This record gives sequence, structure tokens and C-alpha cells, in this order.
Amino acid sequence: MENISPALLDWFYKNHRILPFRTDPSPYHVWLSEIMLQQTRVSAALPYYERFLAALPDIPALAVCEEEKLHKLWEGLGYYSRVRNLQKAARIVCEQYGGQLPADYDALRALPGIGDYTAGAVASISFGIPVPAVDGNVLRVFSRLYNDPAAVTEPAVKKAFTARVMEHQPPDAPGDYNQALMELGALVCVPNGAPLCEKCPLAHLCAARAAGTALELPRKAAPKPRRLQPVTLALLESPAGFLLQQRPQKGLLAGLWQPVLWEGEALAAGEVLARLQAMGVDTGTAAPEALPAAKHIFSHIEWHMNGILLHVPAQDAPAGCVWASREALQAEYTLPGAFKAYRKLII
DNA sequence: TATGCGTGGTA
DNA sequence: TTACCAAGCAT
Repeated sequence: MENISPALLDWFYKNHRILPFRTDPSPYHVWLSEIMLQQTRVSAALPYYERFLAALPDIPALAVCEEEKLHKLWEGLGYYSRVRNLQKAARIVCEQYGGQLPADYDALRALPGIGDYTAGAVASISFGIPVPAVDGNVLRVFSRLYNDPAAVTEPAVKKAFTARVMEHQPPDAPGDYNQALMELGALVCVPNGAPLCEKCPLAHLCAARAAGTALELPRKAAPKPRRLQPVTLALLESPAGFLLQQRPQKGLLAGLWQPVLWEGEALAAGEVLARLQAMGVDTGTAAPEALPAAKHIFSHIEWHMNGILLHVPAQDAPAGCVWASREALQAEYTLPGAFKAYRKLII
């Protein structure tokens, strides 16, 4: 196949979106944007990006930020280990590289939270290093361009596609080329429906367009079905505010805050009261009110939530819990989006 | 290699 | 409403 980069780059320079991390593509900006954009849409990440940079304008500021504040800046964005790894990496960069990201693919790749894709993106976009940055967009574009039905979810297939990506990469513009492929995937060679082939600068080269198979590509392995999990929660309000419990430091929503809850069990109100009392909570005399049922879908689990709202007397918080005022909830404690249905009851 | 890890937009 | 799935990484 003839080299795609002239037509691709010409299209990119005329049609790319103006994005803040392109306006000022410093290594820190590109790194932060790439972490935020992992499995996340540009429109969802943009407000977080602006707010995060305003709070933590450089790598040393990120390195010394308190974890609670860090979580708060990521609240609602999901995959919270991303921001913890971001800080781990920032601390290493401060200790080993004087606070500047290294201009070296392998050194970037060795930092926490930076995998093949992100190392390639930062190296090529910020430092002009001729390496690949193969994400879901690029795999989709190439599976169609070559009309290749191989499952792009397989690492061996991704490796083979990466070799093809590099056959077309111009040595003098690796960053623009990598971004152009992603931009083409995001704007023209779109997923979830028919691609906009009439707008595609590579349409004349595209094997899937010729074969009429673009809608069926890329091929992926079927996802595993989600596990359904009943969850019972107890929303306790006292004169001091609402009772929050911190989640374990490992696993789902690690270290974030939530109403007191039990996963994997649908508990009746009487059983909830008994369990609260066993925790040392004075459940008082007010009758528990039923909370509305709610569902939250994670990628691998589906929570079916029920529970009670209970007004209790002023008292100390049990171990691992705090009483949080509405103001503290707003400013300090990070409540994951899974509790969106209940958030409006407490803020 | 398979699994765990969030959330929201869109057809 | 369901189903898909978005600029992935760690273990």
C-alpha cells in the first residue's frame, strides 16, 4: 500500500480540533491529557483537565498534593488508580529526573500508569521521538484500512498492527502522524455505526471501503458478562452531618468514601439496624425511611442498591467512618459516581 | 493470557 | 432500555 502519511497529515492540519493540550503541548500537559483520556471521551475529560492544571500547574505541585485533594480532582472521572499512579510517577520524576519528564521512551514506559500507548504518545507528541502510539482509534482505522478481520483485542494482533502503523510513520513528524490517526478515528473513521467515508482522506486506499466491510470492523473478542451484585446501604444523618465510610485501600473505588454499605447482600431494614448497632452506632428512635432503589453499572459489576435513610442522635463516628457536613462533602470527601442517585439527598 | 478497574454518551 | 464502548494499565 502507498504511504498514507501525506494525505493523512494534510487532512489533519486542516481539520483537527483545537484542544488545550495541543495549544500548549508541554510534556506534563500531554502526559496528563493522555492519562485522563484513557478509556474516556475527550468531552468528559476536558473540564477535569482544566481544573486539574489550575490546581496543580506543574509536576512538583502534583508530587506533593494530598491524596484526598487528588481524589477530589478526579471525582466522577473513574479508574481512580490513574490519578494515584500519576502522582507516584510525579514523585519519581522529581527524585530521578529533576522534575522534568525524561525524553526517552523506555524511561517513560517504566513510570507507573504509563504503558505502551501513553509512553508512545508522550514521546512522539512532546519530544518528537519516532515511536508508535497505538490506541483503539488507530486499531480501528488500520483494521479497516487493511480490511483485516483479526481480533484487535489480542496482544499479538496489536503488535502486528503496530508494525504496519510504523511502516507509514514519517520520521520528521511522528507526533503529528500519531495524533492524526487518532483524530481520524475520532472524527471520521468512527466506531458504533457507519464511518464517514465521504470525508476520509484515505478512502481511496481503504480495503474495507472497497469490500463494504467497514461496519463489521474492528473485530473484537466478546466481553465477559457482568456480575450482578445486591448492595444495601445505610444513609445516616445526625446533627453533625452524614456518616461516611472509607472504602478499603485496594480494589474497586479504593480509598474513596461512601454511605455505610454491605456488598453482595440485600438486607431488610431490621437487619441493617442490627448491623449498625453491632458497629457501635446509636440508631436512636426515629423510624428508618426507605431509600429509592438504584442501579449502577461498572464495566465488570452491576450494583443493585437499596437501603434506608435514618436520623440518629449526635455521636462519635465508628472506626473507619466520619461525620461529614454538606460543606465537607462538597469540598473534601470523594464520593464515587456510583452513588449519584443518593448524592442529591445529601448535598 | 485473563481479569479487575469507572463513567457517561449514543444508537 | 439495553448494549456497546472511549486517547489503557496493572497484575
